[in-house]
Amino acid sequence: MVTNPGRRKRATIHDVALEAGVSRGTVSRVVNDEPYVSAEARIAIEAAIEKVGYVPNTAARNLVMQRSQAIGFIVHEPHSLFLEDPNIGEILLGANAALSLADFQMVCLIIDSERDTDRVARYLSGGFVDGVIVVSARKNDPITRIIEKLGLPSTFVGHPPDLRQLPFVGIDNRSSARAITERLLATGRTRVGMIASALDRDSGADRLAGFTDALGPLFDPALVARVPFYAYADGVAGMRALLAAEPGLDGVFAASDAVAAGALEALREAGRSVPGDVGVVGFDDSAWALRCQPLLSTVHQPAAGLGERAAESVLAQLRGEEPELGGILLTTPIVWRDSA
Amino acid sequence: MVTNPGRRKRATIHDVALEAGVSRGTVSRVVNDEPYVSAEARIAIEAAIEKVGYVPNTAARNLVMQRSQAIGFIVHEPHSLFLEDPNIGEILLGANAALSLADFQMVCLIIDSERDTDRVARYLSGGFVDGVIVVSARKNDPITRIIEKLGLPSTFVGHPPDLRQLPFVGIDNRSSARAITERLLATGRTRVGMIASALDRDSGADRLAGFTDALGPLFDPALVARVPFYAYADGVAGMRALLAAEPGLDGVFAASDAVAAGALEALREAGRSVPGDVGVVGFDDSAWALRCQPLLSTVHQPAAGLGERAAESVLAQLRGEEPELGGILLTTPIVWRDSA
DNA sequence: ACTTACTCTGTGTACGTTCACAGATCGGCC
DNA sequence: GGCCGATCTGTGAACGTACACAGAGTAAGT
Repeated sequence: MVTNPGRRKRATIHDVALEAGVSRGTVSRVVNDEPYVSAEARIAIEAAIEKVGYVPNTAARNLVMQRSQAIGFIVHEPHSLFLEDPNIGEILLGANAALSLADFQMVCLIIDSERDTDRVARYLSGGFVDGVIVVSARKNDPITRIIEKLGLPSTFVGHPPDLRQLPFVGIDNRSSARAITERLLATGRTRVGMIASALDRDSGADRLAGFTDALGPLFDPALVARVPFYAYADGVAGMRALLAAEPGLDGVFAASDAVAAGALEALREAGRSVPGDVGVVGFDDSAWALRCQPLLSTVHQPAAGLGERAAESVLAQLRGEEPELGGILLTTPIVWRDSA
Repeated sequence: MVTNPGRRKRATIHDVALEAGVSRGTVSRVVNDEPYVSAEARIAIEAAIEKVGYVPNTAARNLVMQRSQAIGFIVHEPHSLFLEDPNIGEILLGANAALSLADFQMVCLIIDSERDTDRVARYLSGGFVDGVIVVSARKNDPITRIIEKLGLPSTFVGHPPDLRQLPFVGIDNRSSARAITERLLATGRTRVGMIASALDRDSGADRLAGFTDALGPLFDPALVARVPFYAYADGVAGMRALLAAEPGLDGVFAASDAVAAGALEALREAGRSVPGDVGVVGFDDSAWALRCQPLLSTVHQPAAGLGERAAESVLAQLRGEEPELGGILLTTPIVWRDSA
């Protein structure tokens, strides 16, 4: 073998058959746990497998079976995701756990450039995976088009791209935001504001809508600070703006934990105590929440659960089941700590 | 096809040949960009490929070529890694970039349980990948054994497991620690201590050794606080211990950025100003470094570079080149900010 | 005219597996 | 004894590709 000088040739099913003194068919039956094999043949074959160190060749098996027993996990724009969003790791683990249980192999594909897009497209078309889980697809994503064209079973984590009818798993940002705001109001706060991030994304807009729902007639647009991103710096800026608009503020809902952390910094700077003067709540239950002083009350994102459900959804499609039309929304428990 | 009801049958090289009115061989030559194809045949075949929507079947190609054009990226203990270590994402991206350039597909394999180990082992044995990059292998890792047994080209990121002679890519913790300590001393500090973490790991022990190197005759064992982990809480505890041992301390080298962040908290608590009273430096240049107040001076871990070099090392082995015996050590620039 | 080289094309075989089918053996039952 | 079903085994396809080889055609050099 010229291409791989150091690799010794692998044992095939034929070698096992020869060693055990039976035919390929019988060996295949033993390997795949099928009935109609005599006890003595089974024992001889198992011994032969052990002796020659036989491992089935997956390429050959895939070729004839027309499946790969693997599911792709596609991550787009990893720079921002890996650095900002600790959830991606959890989603990945959740998906891996569910696939593992079904004896499927997860294959994690990173798209980081134009070049990657083409290669991943080829990879998907090449029959390497039986289905895909897509995290953070963009609008007009060529990968999305290819998945549709191939008819590849797929489930998206987060909101579905464009307006296509593709199965997805997500959380209900709106009712979660409403719930934590109501919980904050229940502590007796009367002037509650929000630092609203990323209003150009579904998640950001929905969190603001939930906040509005919770306040009802009490809602005051002057108590909403609009900031571009979910980041720490946005929290600092947003909080300063809110304090300037309403010094008597006694509660704040921050659109993310990082934003909440920034808000805490601005409050400290302004000499307000938390939760004494102002109650603060966040969203995500990320690492930030435990890094804050005081510990943050927040909405828990069931990241592992999202991955798990996405995996199950793909597997269900593989079994021929129809995916839920409206997508799957997971519940988001409130984690009440010290900041409110 | 019973297993995949919705999938329409894929076009094969045969369909293309029929459509273009040539033979399989000629189509194969066009697909693989080989010479000795007439212009008209090439045009007809390209049109036919477009028309029938042909994509090469990777399983079939792998079977006959005895390779997969894919490299595995194995991550062990992802829980701790994804949560504690932001570097893993960078390493992944660096490796992906290098593999992408060589037109290899990266396949990311997560090992999260016993079950995963077995499945990944089967996956590797199944010829799905031509080589592997291993991040954070443990001692006596069954995966390591399997890699050795298969003779699979591999490169480890970080220190090599056990005492085996396997290629690896890492950083020189010792000289990096020495360099940043010397830089701290150069600011005129005279009583410099260290919070030393994870002395049971190579990285932790080496960082302490580098610190000792830098101080030379000035080294005072009383100014080393030993803490178990690289975490924030360890930094708080370590700093308190150091201040108790030597109130006149004017510089600290923390074994990681998280530890440094904890140290800053303890210093604030004790009423010391940074960098006025005490200069603080960390290690890693992780997200912590920019989250600290003041911004942390630290050692930059070239995480993307580690991934890149690991990928290149595996590709070199695939070309039949001998791997460097002592492993590859990358340089670690010092990032000087405000904390010292 | 005859070799020689080069260009282009089609065919057969191999890769390692699964599956359908055809036999073979055996026991029980009418 | 003949028939049937159950159990067990071997054989020949097929999956879709790459590669070696043979052969045809063309052009140039001797």
